[in-house]
Amino acid sequence: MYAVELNDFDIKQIALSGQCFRINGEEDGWWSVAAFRRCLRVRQQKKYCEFDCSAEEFSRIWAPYFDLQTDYSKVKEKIRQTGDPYLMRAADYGYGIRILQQDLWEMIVSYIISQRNNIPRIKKIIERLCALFSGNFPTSSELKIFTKSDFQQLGLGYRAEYVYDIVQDAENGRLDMALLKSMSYADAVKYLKQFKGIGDKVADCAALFALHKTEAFPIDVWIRRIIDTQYGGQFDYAQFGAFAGIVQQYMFFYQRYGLKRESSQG
DNA sequence: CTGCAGGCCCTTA
DNA sequence: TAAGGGCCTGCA
Repeated sequence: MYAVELNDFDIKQIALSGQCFRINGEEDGWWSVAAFRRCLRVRQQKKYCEFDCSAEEFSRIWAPYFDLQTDYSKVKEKIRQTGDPYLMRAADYGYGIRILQQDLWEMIVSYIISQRNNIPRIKKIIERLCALFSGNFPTSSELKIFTKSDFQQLGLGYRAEYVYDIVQDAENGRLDMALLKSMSYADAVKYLKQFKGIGDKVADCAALFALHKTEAFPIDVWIRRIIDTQYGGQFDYAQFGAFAGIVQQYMFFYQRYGLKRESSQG
């Protein structure tokens, strides 16, 4: 067990932030984090955090995963300097969000699955997929025996073909993960968008949540809605430079959970 | 029964 | 370059 006090960190907010699909709350108050063919249990009281692993494993694997080397107070300071009341409320609300550094292959496949889909269903599909591999997210090599109909039976619908194709590409080397990791943000996005089923949003999510290109600012329907309603259709995210992706997360999280909508959703 | 959910592809102008 | 229709599937 490794225990530590952390600033700007909230495991529940991270779990709900929508950037990851395999962090789940347990009934006993712990959170289970599935990543890198491991499962970490996390518990938190205020700043006091407990991680069910050794100090060595924590610093080697989980500290980078949770982006603990980044000082998020600087992002919040930058937001305060803009004087933008919406952003200040958003950052205040999602104070404990971090940009995770997740597995690249898993993010590419997960965000292809996510398109035109809702979060509960995305999670169910990924859960079904991982269940076939002892709870681990399968490698491209493990998926190369899958047919399109195998993917369809997991509930991927028309995305089955996209995932099938990219498995083949990962296996034949056309999708080169090591090369991607060496690229700039602009090059990585351009490279990813060659593949069927990967557009602007999916490429940006892979860049932000796996390659840690924190200047990326994925625009989905939620962010689009904020830009339209709060900013008259134009939002200058480039002003935040390498903090843009973090700002995006504050906005998304605040929009989804902070603003109670008067309609059906409770 | 419609409508739609964290897009993307393809076709047209 | 922009706009619009279609798409698997599950759920309200």
